[in-house]
Amino acid sequence: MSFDLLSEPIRKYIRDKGWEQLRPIQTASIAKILSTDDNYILASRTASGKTEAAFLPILSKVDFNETGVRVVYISPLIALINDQFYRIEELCKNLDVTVTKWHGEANKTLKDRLIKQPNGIVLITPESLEAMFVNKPFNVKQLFSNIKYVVIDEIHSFIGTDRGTQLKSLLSRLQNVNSKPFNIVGLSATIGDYNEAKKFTGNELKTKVLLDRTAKEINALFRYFKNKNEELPLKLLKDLYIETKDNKVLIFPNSRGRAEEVAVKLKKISDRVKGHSDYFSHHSSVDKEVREYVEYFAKNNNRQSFCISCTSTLELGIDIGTVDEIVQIDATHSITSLIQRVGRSGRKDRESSNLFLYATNEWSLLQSVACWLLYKEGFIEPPQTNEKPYDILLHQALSITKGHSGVRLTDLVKQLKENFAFNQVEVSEIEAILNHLIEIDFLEKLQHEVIIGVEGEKIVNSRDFYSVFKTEENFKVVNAGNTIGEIPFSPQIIEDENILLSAKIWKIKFVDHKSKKIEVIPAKDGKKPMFYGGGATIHSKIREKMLEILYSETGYDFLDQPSCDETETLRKDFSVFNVRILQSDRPLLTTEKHLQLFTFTGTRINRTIQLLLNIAGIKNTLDDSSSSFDIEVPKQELISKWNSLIQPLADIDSHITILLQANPALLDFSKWGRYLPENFQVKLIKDKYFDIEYTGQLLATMKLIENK
DNA sequence: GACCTGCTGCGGGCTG
Repeated sequence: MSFDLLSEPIRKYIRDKGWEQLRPIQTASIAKILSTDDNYILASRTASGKTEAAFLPILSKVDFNETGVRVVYISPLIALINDQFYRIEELCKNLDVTVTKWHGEANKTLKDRLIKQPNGIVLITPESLEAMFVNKPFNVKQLFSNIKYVVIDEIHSFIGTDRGTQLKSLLSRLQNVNSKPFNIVGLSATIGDYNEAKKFTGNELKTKVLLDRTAKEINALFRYFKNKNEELPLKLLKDLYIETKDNKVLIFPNSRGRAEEVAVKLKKISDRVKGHSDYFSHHSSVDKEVREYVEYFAKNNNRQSFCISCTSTLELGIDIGTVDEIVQIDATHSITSLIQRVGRSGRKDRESSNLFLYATNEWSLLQSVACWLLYKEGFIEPPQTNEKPYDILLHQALSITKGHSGVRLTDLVKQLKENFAFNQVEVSEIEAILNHLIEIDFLEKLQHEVIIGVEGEKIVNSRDFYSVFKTEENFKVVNAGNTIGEIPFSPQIIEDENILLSAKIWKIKFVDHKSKKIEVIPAKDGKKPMFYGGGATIHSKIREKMLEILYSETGYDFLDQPSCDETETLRKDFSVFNVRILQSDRPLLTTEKHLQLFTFTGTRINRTIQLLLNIAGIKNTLDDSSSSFDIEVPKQELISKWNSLIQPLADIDSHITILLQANPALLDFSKWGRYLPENFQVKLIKDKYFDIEYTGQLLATMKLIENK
């Protein structure tokens, strides 16, 4: 039995806790981690004891009397480190093991103490690890040359992202520092591609997946309130108020502005009918201290009802206590996100989760139903993969050069080539990127060595160097010396305008452009703040499911009457197309002055189709929410050009080059891509912004079905 | 029709 395999202090911990039995994922991981030297991915639903599943066996197995940090825990969030610190410290209470938090807001004295006496467990962020490699490479050696295990929490948040590539590179560099190779354990509730998760260990063959598919019972209820205005309909808000007033609730309205609108308006209704006043908003623009208060309030409040209107800030791992209900307003952009959000409620055993899904337009309703059905089928969208992350390679080249205070060019090429984050990138490509860095003075060549160049110094010595993601510039919002939050500057930010922030209404009194400050006073009425952002990227499988729903006759018991009626209306609208083969048949609506093509495919493919339509001179407008194009040429022209539409795919690089020269903002998704040679920028855009291969496959078989 | 994430080192001034 797994329990007997654990060391005595850990068995005592479990006995003291009074646990009747171990969770399935814990039983499995204890048996495997203690008996093998493999890497593991532990996949099991939210609140199923994954942290313990990793640490119970690791704490039993690792000898903490040896010098050096023995276990490194990596988290995507500071807040999660602070949360896990208490849990891990408690797990260690019968052992003599130091647990140290290491991130930008962690206590420096405790960090210095660890450097003097490296031991125990360190909880760290990827950016703090990066900073140590850049500024204090001797500390990396001092601390991290005797690691036995690395635990990566919420590993799905790294998969398929630039930050994930950076983390892989840092892990690869960490292995080089170690005297013996360490093992890796990754944790997540929502993994769409296990092979991509395995790549984080650098050794896919020696990585096993332990999976507990047990799902929690979820009661889903769909509500439909059609809306054409910018603000949410009052009927929806009233319905939402009644459903949530006597519960502990999280509401996810998909944007920061709308989160504020919901919090303020529900609070107003509650004030009017003398209900509770604990309505909050929680997102990146709300001041950190205010957010922490909201989290604390939710966690330490067992009886009172409350309502938090939030964005993805409350989507990941942070335990905010018991929540009875989750409300999603309009469709999530991914199934992963839906699962994570649902996982926030009913975190105790035997409690089922309640989920309300409100929709305000027909396409959002259809997308929401599609996500729900795919979730029920056990489908999670696979991450977007990028085999050639040239931009992150460029960043890591600068990081390595700075960390070594100069390095032989041949060694730098070798280190990058052997780094498992970049193993698909050719040596000739690495050399071309490095030569370009020398040309633009980011690197300087001294005989056989390279050091950081004049232009590179500015970049490498900046506080912004350690992360691979971009951030917007914000104005601080202050009322009588208290910081309410930070919002990006927009035309709305002028004196005497009213804005919503932190679930309250404010009047702008003074805007200080120099110190980027907005002075506000309380007000009675206002508008939601404006935020800029790119569009969502929807996976093609969700769109395909939407098409399938339209051509199915199945009724769904989770829909309310208006949702049911709207679904039937959509089905009736699409019954004029004789769509038979769902993979390839696509509706083409032709009326006298209008031509509309429904592609029912993912965002990146729609972008690629739009590029091809533009190349062919077919004027069009893309609406990604309905996955459709308004075509502004006569039908005959579209039909005659249709078969040759995919021809430019053979020579797509030159077309993207022209597009990039006309519109440099195309590369805005990449923080470091702007320093790449142009042909590498084009390759990056081709891989990440468009989807050339899938578009080719789809268009080769796509059949346009006109209405009867 | 988007959301989120993190951050060094040094020196000056203040507190206990």
